[in-house]
Amino acid sequence: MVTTKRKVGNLLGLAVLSYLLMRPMHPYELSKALRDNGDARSIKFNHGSLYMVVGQLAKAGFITEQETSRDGARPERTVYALTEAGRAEQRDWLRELVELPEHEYPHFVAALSLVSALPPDEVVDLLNRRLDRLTGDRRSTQDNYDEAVGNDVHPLFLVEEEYRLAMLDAEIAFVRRFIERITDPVAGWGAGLWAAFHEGERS
Amino acid sequence: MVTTKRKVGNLLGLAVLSYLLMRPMHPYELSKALRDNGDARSIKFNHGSLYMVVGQLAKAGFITEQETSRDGARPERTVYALTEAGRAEQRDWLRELVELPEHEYPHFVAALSLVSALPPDEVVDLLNRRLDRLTGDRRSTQDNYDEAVGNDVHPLFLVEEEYRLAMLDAEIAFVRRFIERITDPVAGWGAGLWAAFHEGERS
DNA sequence: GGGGTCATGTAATAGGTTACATGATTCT
DNA sequence: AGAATCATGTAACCTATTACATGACCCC
Repeated sequence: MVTTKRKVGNLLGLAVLSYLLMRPMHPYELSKALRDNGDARSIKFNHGSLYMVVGQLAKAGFITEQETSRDGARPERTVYALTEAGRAEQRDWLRELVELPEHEYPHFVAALSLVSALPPDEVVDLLNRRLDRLTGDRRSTQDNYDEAVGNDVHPLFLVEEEYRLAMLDAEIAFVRRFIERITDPVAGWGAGLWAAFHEGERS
Repeated sequence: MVTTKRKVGNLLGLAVLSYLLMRPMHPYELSKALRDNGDARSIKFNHGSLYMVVGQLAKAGFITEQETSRDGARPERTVYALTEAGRAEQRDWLRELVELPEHEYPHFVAALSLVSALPPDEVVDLLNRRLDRLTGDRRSTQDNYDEAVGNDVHPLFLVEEEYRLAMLDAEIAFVRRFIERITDPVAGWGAGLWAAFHEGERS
């Protein structure tokens, strides 16, 4: 079970399986549910991709076309239901996701790995602007969270927002510290070789 | 400059532009450089993708085929050089990356948003296993870092590893706290509705 | 001199995103 | 009645990953 490549890899697929656990649905219903429950903030969602993923899941035997109903004159809707294999796949997949950390490639890591290509004083400016954005994001995430709690949503269903907050706090602290280490007047990296290398380059 | 969709989106492209800043190179050389400098840990690297990206950069006018040399009887190598537009693109792109936080979709966030679909006692097990992996990752990242510092690599070139460490620490703390909140004997989420919902389900 | 693996790339396939289409409902 | 938006999906187009190919060099 250790990362035997899954038939369907897109995490939207896991969300679909998880929702179908409750009851059969048609794709548009899934789409709406995902959007309404705010899962689209946690799993990259895209109208087109949803239909693609549903197709993949069906081909893989995790879901089956259950009926093709027609409500009034609306276009036909194909309702899908979970199969036994689908039920097993969702359990196994979700377990794996909780258990195994994945090596990922956040954009900021890429930025950091190349940051010496910019002159240090400019980097400090950019980091300060980032800090503003980060604190803004943090605030709105927190507001969101508070509002949900106010509406009696159980914190278990908000745990991903708490995680996000924790990560934002950590990044904010890191960026502050990075700025200090560049600008420290006695041992700051910003003077010396790094600056010299970018002599007279600041556009 | 606020996210006017870039002609080339893959971050490998930024790495290529950044390396070509030093001198013209052919793709294989780039490939090797990326691998050797450990940038492949920060930017998703893939032999095939590199050639693709180089093609895209060329089509976009950011780099040009400079010469087609032949060294001994080795296959032909096409050497690429940065254009003025390419130089501008790399500066602008890297700046944007440092300044603007991106909304991303880490796997663990997806897992958390769906975790209530597993029974709480099982979640605790899985989280504990995750904790083991995380501390293992942390240790090896730290070892790596220490070794590089021992080889007199300037910390500026390791700042992305420090970021990774900070994020790992934050995640470790979060997971510990999450476990506590599930298992807390007086107000733990693990008893009550969540458990009841998964009555007799533990496989 | 045969088996790896280094060097160098191209081609086939699968995956994902954007754009297009179309009838129904609702708003003004 | 026309405009916007909901509901529902398909198709075209990019992007990215995997597989295939081939000659040199290196080791035993």
